[in-house]
This record gives sequence, C-alpha cells and structure tokens, in this order.
Amino acid sequence: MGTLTVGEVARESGVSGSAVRFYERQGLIVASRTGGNQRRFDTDAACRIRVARVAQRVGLTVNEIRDLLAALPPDPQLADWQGLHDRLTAEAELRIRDLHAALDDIGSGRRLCDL
Amino acid sequence: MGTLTVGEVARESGVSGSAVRFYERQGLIVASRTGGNQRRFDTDAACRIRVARVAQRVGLTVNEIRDLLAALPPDPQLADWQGLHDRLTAEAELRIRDLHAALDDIGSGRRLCDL
DNA sequence: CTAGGACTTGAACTAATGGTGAAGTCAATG
DNA sequence: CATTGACTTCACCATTAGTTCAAGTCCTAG
Repeated sequence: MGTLTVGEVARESGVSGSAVRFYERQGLIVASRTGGNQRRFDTDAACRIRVARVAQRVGLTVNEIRDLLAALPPDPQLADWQGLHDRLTAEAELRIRDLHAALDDIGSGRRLCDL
Repeated sequence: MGTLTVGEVARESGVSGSAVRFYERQGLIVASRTGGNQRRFDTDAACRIRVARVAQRVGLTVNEIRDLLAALPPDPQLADWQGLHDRLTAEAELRIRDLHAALDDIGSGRRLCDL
C-alpha cells in the first residue's frame, strides 16, 4: 500500500516531480493508483531514486539502472541493498579500469602519432 | 599543403568518410580545397582523429575535443602532442576521482537508505 | 577522352538520453 | 462548494554523434 504522492517522493529524493513520473515510466519505481488515478508510492521509492542518482554518477543509463533495481524485491532487506551496493561498486571500478586503459593508450600515443 | 583525400584519412584513422566530414565541420580537423572543391588533409589529420577517439573514451564530447585540439598548432611538434597527452591524462584522472567520490557515497549508502 | 569510383552539398533522418511543458483533472481545506 | 495546489497524460524539447540521401561534380587510369 503506497502512501506517498509524487510531490512527497520528489521532495524526499531531491528530484523534480516530472522526474519521478519519468522514473516510474521507465520502471525504476512502482506506483499504485488511487481511485482518482493518482500515483501512490511506497516509502522505499525515494530510496530507490537516491540509489539511481548515484548510479547515474557512476555512468549507468536509466535503462541499466532499471535492470539493476529489478533485482531488488519488494520490501527489500538490508542484504538486498547491500547487493545493490556491491554491484554498483563493481560497475564503478570497471569504469575506472576502462579509464586507466585509455590512459595507457594515451601513454603509447607517440606510436599512434609519431612525427 | 594537404594531400590526403577524405577516403584516405578515413582509412588511416579507422572512421567512416561521413565521420571525417563531420569532424571537419566540428573543427576537429582542417582541410584545404582543390580547384574542384574537394577536401585535402595534412598527414596529421588522421592522427588528430585517433587522439579524438581516445578522448571520446575518456568521456569528452566532440565540442570539448575541438577545444582541446584547438591548442594544437599547425605542424605540431613533439612537445605539442605531449601537452595534449598531459591534458587528456588530467581529464581521465579527474573522472577517475569523480568515480571514487561516487564510490564513497555508495559506501555511505546505508545512511541514505536505512531500513 | 571517357568511364566510373570518389568526391561535393545540405537537409533530413536515426537512435538514444533524460527529461519538461501545456492543458486539463483531482482533492483537501476554509 | 469553491479555490488552489497537486496531480494527470502525451507530445514535445534539446543534446549527442553521427548516417543517409539525392543530385550533381571531380579526377585519374586506361
């Protein structure tokens, strides 16, 4: 049973209302509906959005974040959040390795562009 | 005096002909023109494109790469390429630092989302 | 000199990304 | 019961990095 409106989730998560609706369309969060067709969210919605924002900083797209959050059961336990944390950490470290590889290629740039 | 055609630069740099024209429009490379209005490139054009591709892997946009390459004089010397290399390295390291900062925020995620 | 592959332009198109805005509807308060 | 703020949908926007197309022109090998 969701109790939070779009505006409440927006305030709690620090994104705009249109972003909250966008994230629901994209499947990052789930809403139930009132008789008047308004969205109502569970309390973990804001948390999911906060995780999503961090994931965006790591470089994940909204689509990838949807897949990431899909692994999260309804009413997630500590271990579930921990698993997410681990996956995000792995992603960030992967991207760091990619950047280091690019650095190596830059380092060998004299071979690419010797005069 | 440029001597390379679009197709030749494309082959040497490993991008498509339309991409070569795109990069010229964006100011990443410069072309002279034949009497018949065809582009002719200097030999460093392919090199600039290779640098641009690495810069894209680092996460720079084409616009940012244009600015980066704008610092390169015509007929660049080793020190000029070295300067580019240093700037690209700094950019990559900056992005790595951003990722580490994101990792730190993930690490404190229990505070963001505690149950 | 001529055939045909490589080249020219500009605009339209693609496809993903991450939303925003306008016009209209709902709901809770005074 | 009316107002006002929050909500609804769906179309649209802006950016990024090119690709594609048509109709025509150039250039080089034979």
